[in-house]
Amino acid sequence: MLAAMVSVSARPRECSVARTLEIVGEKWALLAVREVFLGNGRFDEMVRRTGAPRDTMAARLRALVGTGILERRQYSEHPARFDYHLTEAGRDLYPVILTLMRWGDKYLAGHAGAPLVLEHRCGHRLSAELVCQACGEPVVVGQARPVRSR
Amino acid sequence: MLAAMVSVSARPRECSVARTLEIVGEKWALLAVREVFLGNGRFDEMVRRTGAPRDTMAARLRALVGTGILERRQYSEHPARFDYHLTEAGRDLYPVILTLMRWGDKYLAGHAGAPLVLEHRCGHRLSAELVCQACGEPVVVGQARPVRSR
DNA sequence: TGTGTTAGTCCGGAATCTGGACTCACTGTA
DNA sequence: TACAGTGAGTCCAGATTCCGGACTAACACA
Repeated sequence: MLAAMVSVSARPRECSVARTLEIVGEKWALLAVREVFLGNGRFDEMVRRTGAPRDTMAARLRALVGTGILERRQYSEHPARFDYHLTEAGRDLYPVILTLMRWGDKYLAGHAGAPLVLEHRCGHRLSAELVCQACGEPVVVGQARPVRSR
Repeated sequence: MLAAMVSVSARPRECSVARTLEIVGEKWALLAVREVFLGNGRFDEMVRRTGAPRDTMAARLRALVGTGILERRQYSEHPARFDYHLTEAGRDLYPVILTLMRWGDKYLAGHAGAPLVLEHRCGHRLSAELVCQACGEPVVVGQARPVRSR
């Protein structure tokens, strides 16, 4: 009888972070996407450069294709061979990858420095920063508050 | 004998994305961090709002404290009670969370719209965008290329 | 014929995740 | 004094996932 009242705030939050992680949060998924960003869309190459078990990589690629993040394309007819490409949804994961990379560069790189440096087309070393699209100010914790929450 | 030559490019890439995911990529880790961002630093509340098993949440919190992302603080003496706070490294995960959220808002929200809307202090709805710190231009795939890679 | 390449599959053991019951030390209420 | 919470966990056994390595199929090249 009181279940409804008791369970107020007792159920998990509906949340875009949680939903996104359900799709790309499994082990190796984002590293597969990273490889495609770096231009390696072939199965064997992805296995080699990520270190994932072939089995797991195969499962991830199936899932990423299924959710519309990657696209599987045939690049050779006669030995039938396939590789993977980013869809628009996949390309939109770029910011996720870059922010993860930035955090790692800052906290885990050690004396050797960042393992991979990107150069922006403006000629400078790419250091990606999150800004508010409206005012252009960098987004800092505590300067944004929830308005509506379901 | 040829092992060294054969293994050229055969080993996993050194990569800040991979390193970061080793720390925050386990299931529930980023959702625990999300809760702290939203102001819920207590164990029971985190379990309720994320849906994680208590056991797993306990393990994640231990790990996040261990890697310096969260800090465990006593907030009550007599029934000894603890809650969790972000360290600087933890606060620096804000961009990661926001980009994941943005992707979910765009691709997984459906007709109901974003489950959580944030308002930036400038008064506008927060829509966070990644820009190049040097030139201020939005970062788009294909406009950055690797310079150095170990 | 024999070696190499590439995109996978198959397998059994190991590691992780899961829900649910339980604990311990209180507090606040009847 | 008894008795129902509250809050931060722990314990457990079963389910799920991950793991490395061997294997396959269909070619190309020498």
